[in-house]
Order: sequence, then C-alpha cells, then structure tokens
Amino acid sequence: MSLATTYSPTDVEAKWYQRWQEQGFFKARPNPKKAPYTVVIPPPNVTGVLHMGHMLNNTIQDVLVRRARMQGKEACWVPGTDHASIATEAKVVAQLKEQGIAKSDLTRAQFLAHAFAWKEKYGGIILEQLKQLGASCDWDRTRFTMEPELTQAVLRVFVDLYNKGLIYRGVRMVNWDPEGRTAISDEEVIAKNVQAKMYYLRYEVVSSPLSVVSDEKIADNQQLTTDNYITVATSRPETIMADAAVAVNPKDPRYQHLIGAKVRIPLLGREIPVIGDEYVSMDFGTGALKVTPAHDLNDYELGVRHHLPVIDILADDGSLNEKAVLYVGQDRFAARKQIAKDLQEAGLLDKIEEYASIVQTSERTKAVIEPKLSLQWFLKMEHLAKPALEAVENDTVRLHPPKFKNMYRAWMENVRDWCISRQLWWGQQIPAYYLPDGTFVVALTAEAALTQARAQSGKADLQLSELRQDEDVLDTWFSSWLWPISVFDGFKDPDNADINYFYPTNDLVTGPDILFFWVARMIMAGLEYRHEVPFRNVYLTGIVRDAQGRKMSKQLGNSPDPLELIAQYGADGVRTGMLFSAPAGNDLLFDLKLVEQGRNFSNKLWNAFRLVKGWEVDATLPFVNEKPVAWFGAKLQAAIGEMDDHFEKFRMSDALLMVYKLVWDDFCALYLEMVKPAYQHPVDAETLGHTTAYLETLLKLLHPFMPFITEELWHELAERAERDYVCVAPWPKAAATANSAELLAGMEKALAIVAGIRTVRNQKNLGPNKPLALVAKTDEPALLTNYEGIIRKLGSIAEVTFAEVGPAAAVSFVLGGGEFFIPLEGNIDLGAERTRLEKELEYARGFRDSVQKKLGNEKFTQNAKPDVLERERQKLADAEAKIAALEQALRSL
RNA sequence: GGGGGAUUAGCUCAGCUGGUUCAGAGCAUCUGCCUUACAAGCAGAGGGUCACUGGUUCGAACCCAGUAUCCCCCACCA
Repeated sequence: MSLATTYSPTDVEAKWYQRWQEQGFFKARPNPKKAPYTVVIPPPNVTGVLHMGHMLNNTIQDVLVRRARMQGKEACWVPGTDHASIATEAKVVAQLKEQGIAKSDLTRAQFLAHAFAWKEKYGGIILEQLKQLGASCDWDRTRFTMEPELTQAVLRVFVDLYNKGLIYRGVRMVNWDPEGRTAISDEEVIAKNVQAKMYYLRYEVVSSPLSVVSDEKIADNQQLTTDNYITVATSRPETIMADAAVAVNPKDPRYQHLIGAKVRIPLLGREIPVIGDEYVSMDFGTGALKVTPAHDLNDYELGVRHHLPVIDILADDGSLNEKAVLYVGQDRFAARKQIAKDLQEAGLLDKIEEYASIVQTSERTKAVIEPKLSLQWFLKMEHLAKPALEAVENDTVRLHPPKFKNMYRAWMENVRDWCISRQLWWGQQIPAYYLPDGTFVVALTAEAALTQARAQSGKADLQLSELRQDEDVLDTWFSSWLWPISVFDGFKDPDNADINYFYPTNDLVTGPDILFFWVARMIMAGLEYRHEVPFRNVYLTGIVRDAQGRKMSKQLGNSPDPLELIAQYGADGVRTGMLFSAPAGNDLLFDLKLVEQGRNFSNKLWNAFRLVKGWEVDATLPFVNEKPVAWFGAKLQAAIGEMDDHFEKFRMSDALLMVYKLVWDDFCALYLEMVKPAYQHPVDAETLGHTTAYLETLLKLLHPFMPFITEELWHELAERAERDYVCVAPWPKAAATANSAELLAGMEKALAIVAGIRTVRNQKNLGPNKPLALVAKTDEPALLTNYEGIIRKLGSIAEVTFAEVGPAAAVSFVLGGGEFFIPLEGNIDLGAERTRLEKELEYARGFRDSVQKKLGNEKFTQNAKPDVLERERQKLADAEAKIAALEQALRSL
C-alpha cells in the first residue's frame, strides 16, 4: 500500500474547506422543517489578526455549530467584524503620524477616508484566518458593525431611546482618556495598583474665623496646624491650581476652629476657604483635604454642596491649560515633578511619603484617566438592566460556568448610566442636530431633523445648512450590543424571515472580560427590542496563558503565531490541542505538547484507517469476530451517550477526551487488535463491514473537533455520493443494546486476564510475541471459553488449559476468585513469588475486614440504601473469593 | 474595603444529589520493546494521610465552622 505512515494535513485541509464552501454546507436559510441553531460570532476588531484567544473561542463555536449541523439543525454561524472605534482610530492616528500627518490637520472627511482605506487593506484578514481554522461560518452573512445597514440600526436605536427619554445629554464627571482624547465608559476604566507618592503641602492661613480658638487646641496640634498654616496631603500636587477649598471634618478638634478661615494656595497665592464636611476622614492623611472640584468626583460633589467654583486646569491631552496660571502647557506628570521641586524650594512641602495607591487607566490606551466634567450623552440603565438581570437570575439565559452569575448580578445591581458619546471620528456620528438658537433635535436623517427643527423653532425657513450635527460618535459597544438582532436586519425589518427564524440565537461563546461590555448589554437590547433574550447559553472561555501561567503577550514573546501552528500541526491538531486543556471558565495553559498530542491523535486515526483500508476481503471466510464486534458496539453506544451528556453541559474538553480514549484505547488498542487478521491474511466480509461502520461512526463523533481529517477519511474510506460528506452526516444516536452491561463486564474480565499475562511478560522480560501457555483454575470457565480467542490473540497465548492445581514451575496471578498460571521453565523465583502473593493477600484481608466491619455495624445496615448494602455484600463476597484463591496459590507454591 | 471562586498524583484537571472495586483521567516519569497500521508508536509500572483544624454522620474529597494560601470581580478615602 502506498499510503504514507504519517498523516499530512496541509493539502487536505485547504481542499476540504473549499469543497464545503462549494457545496454550500455552511449556508443557512430559514427552514420550517428544521430546528434553528444560531451562533453569532463575537466580532473581532476589523483590523485585528488572529491570536490564541480567537483560536480557542472560535474552535469552541465551530465544535458547537458543526455538531448542531450534524444533528440536523439549521446551523447558522454569523461571522463579522467590529469597527472598534477607539482602537482602530488610535491605529490610524499612529499610522498617519508615521507619515507625518497629524489628525488635527485633517478634516473629518479626510480622516475617515484614511480610516476606510486602512480598513480595506487590513479588514477581513482575520476572517480569512478563521477559515484556515476550519470555522464553518455562513460567509454570505458576514457583517461589519459600521456598514450602512448596521449604522442605520444604531441610529434608529439611538433615536428611539432618546424619544423614550432614556438617552440624555448632560454635564457630568466622566472618565477622560487624555491619550485617546475622548470620554470613555466606566467599564473601559481599569484600576491599577501603583506605588505613588503622597505630598504634604502647607496652605498658609491668611485670616482667622470669628470663632474663638483655645490656645490648648493649637498646642495639641502643633505639628499639623499653627496659626500660620494647615498641612494637606495629596497625591496630585499639580492640581492645587484648581483648588476651590480646603475641607476638614467639622468634628475634628484639630481644625474645627479654622472652618470659615481663608488659606492661601501654595506658590499660587490664591485664597480659598476652609470648609467643614463630614465626608473628610479624620484619620487619613492630615485630616485636611484639598478640594479640586474639576478633577475629582468626590471633590466635585463637595463643591456642589458648598457652592465652590469649578476650575478646570487640564487640556484634553492632559497638559495644563492657561487656567492653571503656573506650568501652563506642561504635561500633568511633568508638572507634578516640577511643582514638587518648586514647593520644596519654597519650603511649602513638609514631606513626601511612599504610598500604595490605585490609578484608573484606560482599557484601550493604558493612559491614566482624568475625571473630567464634560458635556456628554448618556443612556439610562435602570430600566434596561432590570429585565436583563431577571433573565439571568431565572436561567432564561444560562451562564457557563454558573459562577459568573454572581458577577453579573453584582454589576447589574450597581450599574450606572452609560456614557455613550466619544470624541472620535471613526464610528457612528450621533444623530443630534443643533439649531442656531442652541437647542437641538434628534432624528434619523438630516432631512427629518430639519422638519423637526423648523417645528421646534417655529422658523419655517430654517435651512439644512444652518443645522450642525453633533461632532461625537457613539461608543463601539453601542453598535455591538445590537449584534444578534442587527445581523439579521431585525431593526430595519423587524418581522423578516431571518430574524423570526434565527432569533433568539442559541449559544454565545466569549470571554468573561466582556461580560459587562457586551453580553449584559446584548441581553438588555434583546429584551428591549425583541422582548426576548438574544441567546440561551453563554459559554465563557478562559484566558489563554502559556505553560507557566503567564498571559500571552507580544512583549514576552510567548504567544505562538496561530497560522504558524496550523501550518506545522494542522488545524485539527491545533483545535484538539486547545480543547484538551480548556474546561469552561478556567484559564487555559497553552502548551505546545498538547498541540503535539492533537497532531499525534490525527496520526493515530490516520493509521487506523490505513490498517482497515489495507485489508483484503475473502467472502468465503466465516465471521470470526462476533465477540469483539458486539463488545465495541456496546462500548460505542455508551460513549455516545456520555458524549452527548458532556455536550449538553458544555464540557467540551470532556467530550473530546471521551472520544479520544474511545478511538485510541478501545478502538485501536483493543478492538482492532482483536479483529485484525494475521499479516497478509484476508479478513472476513462481516468483520470488515462492522469495522468500517464503526470507523464511520467514530469519524462522525470526531468531526466537530477535527473537521478536516475526518472529512478526508470519510471520502477515502468509501466512494461517496455527490453530497455525502461527514460534515452533514447525521450525528450518531445513542441506542442501548440489549445485553451491553453483560458484554462490557465480560470483556473487562477477559482483558484483565490479558493484562495479567502482559504484566508477567514484562516482569519476566519475555518478548511481546513469545507464545505462552495459560493454565486457569477458575470458577468461571465459561468466560474463559467465550473469550479464549481474544485472550490468545492479545496475550500471545498458544494454549489455554484448565486445571485444579497449577503447574509447579509457573508464575501466577489472581483475579477475582480465579488463579491463572503461566508455566515457565527455569527462571521462577519462588521466594519472590511468595512475597508478592503474601503482600496481595494481606491487602485483600485488610479490605475484607473493613467491609466486614461496615456490614457488622447495625446503624449502617439500618440506614444505608438497599443498593449500597447489596454492593457492600458483593464486595465482601469478592474479597472472600480472592482471599481463598490467594491462599490456594500460596499453598501450591 | 465589599463580593465570589479555588486548594485532589510532578503538571493541568474530573470526581454530577455524602456510600460501586479501600481516590480517577490526560500529560509527564520509570521499565521493556523498531512485535510489518502507527516510535507522532506498543506493552507494563510507580506515584495522592483529597491545604490545615475541628464538627455533623453508621459513613466525608464531597456537608458545616474556623485557619492558611492563591485567583477573579467590584470599589470615589484625598
């Protein structure tokens, strides 16, 4: 035979992916005769490239989708990409910068032209990469969150929510990203622990309040305040120019007397009041707090309570503006260093302490966030969150693993309004139009806006050119949250065949990092716009880490290139490698060894096929493999049932391991070894028929995991009709065979005898093929007779005989109540044999005693369930039999 | 600071409502084999007082309490 001994995936994979596409197997249409099975892809960034996280995520989706397709469902996997507003804009800005172009030099239209050019060049690379992985998406349905149709959906939703009073515009403290120069949502802010410094600054007291101050109090607190100054602790000395007050706790005896006094901002000299507010903790810092309403949320609220002015000294890029008076134009961090130095020199800095602090950073740009008071658009969340929380609480949407339910609840119960406006260009521009009088209207189109504006202003001659559209775009997630609906055009045409059939989708596979960003909001949008959850199950994958548990990163260089891996090990190998170590919700420690294992498994399967394919049939031969065929049939049925169970519970790893062992251990190592004819001998027709059928069933079970090799072997195994592909073959159904328990138990005993023989071979250093004799003293002679062929073949036993007393020169082993002897000439170490048997006997006795004790316990026999009792009795009987056999064996030594 | 999860063989994890063979798998390790499907392989073996302490129970890896360690999420003390 000319088939190579190793399987080579490269050509095979490309070929089959193309054929599947040609056959249109991945295309899904509403089909009333079939149940829908829908998955929408978490759209990757349009300019992204495949990384290991995508590999895992999409492998899992593909396994689910392929299995559903085989189960006869109308499987629809919708692919697409996300415009990733801030990330993509940042990339484009960086690229332009390299070309010497500043974003500020471009008009909006010019910038967008550059951005779209970039998208045309790099967009969609990732989708091509997914094909190499084998992803069985319906590519005709590929969508992009910023394409015209989806933009329409976004605008419709914006207008609708505005009209419902859920979207409002207002000045609020928001998270400002000075790097991206845009506001971001609370979810896009990541708290980072840092080692920071605490600066203790002196604010000179310039006027005393009317209250009488006792000398005593001043003396007590000499260190902190004197008549001359009050010391304030801050981590941000550069913001003193924005100070509006110094706050102390009114109960604080150290400072009470100063409330109402004026102090002078160090260096700057501006006078600010000392105010009293319960908010201030007396035991933190010096107990005196500088209040900077423009640059801290708490300070802002303090300011509102005490009618303090808001002095915003920071420009959008994080540098100090002219309101700062000092350090104008310097970056906030440079200014911090400088002011510390200047304060020191001026003798206004008491001390600097190291201090473990937390800074808020931007998820995208990593820049330190500035709390900034600004005019933004917000979406009220309360109304939307309530039903979305309920849907998860009552398991209408199930999170896998369920531990995420707690996280989800905590977030939902504390959710704040969503800042949806971004000061960017790449995204959906907010459909709000400002009139010359400063008021605005919200409308789907400029024309509609004009009509509204005329009505609102009472000016019938108002022109379109007089309206100015809001400059901001919407948060990317404001389009992503509509994804399960918008990909089926559910906003444009809410009653179309696709949305009615494919929505709600079934399973969503994504990472827990976007549980709030995306998953929670999709549930909200689904309930608001379809009155139905967008999916039933959410499978949350872990993070792909390296074998040492470190996150994969470019800096560490520990992230393999997925395409390189596929080229080297085959997509099937990589897919199985990833799944071998991917229990839901747990981080996955990626190890090349697992991919190797996956590749080796492909090879194992290939060789099993090679063996079967190479058999010559002789139709005149009788069917000699009844037992193995019946046994493997039973094994297969049991495995299918267990696999289905694993799938229902989203235990993909377990399902894979199940079929892995079924193929490798049961089919290859046992079944094929049992039935395979001697070298160059033909096989009987019935054995070949059963074996081929089994192999086909295994290919089906494996197909969701290893789509390529299974398709290849499916076609290599037989001539197939035009559309007979394993990827659309019916998923095997578990059907219990009548006597399967008996078959399995019988074979298990026979195989234990084989294992006993092989152990003797190993211990005595006999080769695997040297023919041996087996002498059995057993109370189950029928078993031995039934399985004699198998024992002979797998144990290389030439002759099986029964005897009441074993031969003297023999090695023996005890199984159940039976004793088995391998007669050997010469090299028997009687002493060693005795020791081994004695050890075994001691062990068996100990076991028997413990069971006996249990059974002798009245409380046990009264309380235990009957089947448990029965099992214990059986255990006792088995132990007794074994002890008897061992004793007998020792006597005959 | 609040909440959640974890701790089982060298590693990664199963162990589903407490009770089948005195705790399982994969990988790794060790021993022996190039036995014509496969050395990307075959056969076999070793390895765990189930984090610790106490409690409930006839019976605990599993339930309860406490301790320790680790991880995750949330969080406006300057």
